[in-house]
Amino acid sequence: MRLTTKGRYAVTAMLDLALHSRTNPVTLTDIAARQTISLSYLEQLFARLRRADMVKGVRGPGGGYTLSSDANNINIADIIAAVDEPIDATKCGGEANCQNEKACLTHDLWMGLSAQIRQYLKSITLGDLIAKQLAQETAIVKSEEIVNIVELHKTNELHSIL
Amino acid sequence: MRLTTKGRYAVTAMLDLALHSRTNPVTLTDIAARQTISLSYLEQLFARLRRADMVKGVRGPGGGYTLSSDANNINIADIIAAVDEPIDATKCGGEANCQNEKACLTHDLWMGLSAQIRQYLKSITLGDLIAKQLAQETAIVKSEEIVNIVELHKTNELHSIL
DNA sequence: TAATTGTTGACTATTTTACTTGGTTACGTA
DNA sequence: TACGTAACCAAGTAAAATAGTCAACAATTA
Repeated sequence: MRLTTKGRYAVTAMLDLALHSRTNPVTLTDIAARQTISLSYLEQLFARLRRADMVKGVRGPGGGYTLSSDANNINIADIIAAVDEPIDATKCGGEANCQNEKACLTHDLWMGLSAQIRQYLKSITLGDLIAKQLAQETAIVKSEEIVNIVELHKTNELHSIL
Repeated sequence: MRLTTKGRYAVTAMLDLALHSRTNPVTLTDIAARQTISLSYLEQLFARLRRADMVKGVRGPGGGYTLSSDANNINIADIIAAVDEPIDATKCGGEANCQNEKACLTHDLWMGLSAQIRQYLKSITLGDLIAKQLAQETAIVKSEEIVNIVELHKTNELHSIL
């Protein structure tokens, strides 16, 4: 999991799409204008999002893009993963052929950390962000997910990281 | 908070330093060799770490670098923050002068997310990683910190994100 | 004094990011 | 059927970040 501005562009565009494609498809031209992102750059991002089957393209007049599934089923982690290159698996890419244990230690640290952050971003959906947008007030905290994360903290995940 | 390979280099180097500077300073040449990182690149990273007062340089023969404080007081978030450029605060950099609310929504999302991840990385210290290295077995889970994170999840933080 | 190591600055190469240009293809509508 | 619209696609480019090189200088120890 890598966190850069590229991923933020994608999340912003997807949120814009989720907010405006309730009835009709939304054109990239519209999104580009609203979010001040270059149209062609958006095209490249959406090519990846389409290959990841997160959006559907509709050609011709009245066309544009729609979400492939419900906003509540699209999480932030998947959006970022779709547009970001996978982070290079360091020198000892899982082959365990590194001479010194320390390199593998930080490798494990980073992989575990990524998994942790990924899990967190996976718990937030576009639907959550829309709810915030529509309600514009204190949001409903999704207690179950948080509890799950905590349990994982206490049992599995942290064991392999720390 | 930005997560790239640069930050990982820094964390790896700092962990190597923490593991080897128990008695004497450690030269960057040694770290470069062990972790297969270019010496001059390490020099640049350590220049920033020194300015952030996280390491101390000792010149001359027998010199090298040592940690400025105890490994238990150096957390991962600070290391990454020291070497990474601060992420550009988007177009509407806190000035709240953006025309459309959506841009600000994702801006808030990203800032909150960064704070969340930062808090998580702040709860892990070099000492924790050393303990793992030395014990090489199931680590002690720092329950208090985790509980704190959870409480923040439930009360303050998520409100502003979701 | 000589060797060692940090410190600094300037410079280069590679990769990623962000954007541009110029097409083609599919589709709806006049 | 012709036309406009918008997705789709393939290059290439500019700027930035990443990663690394080279060379000089400063402090310290033996």
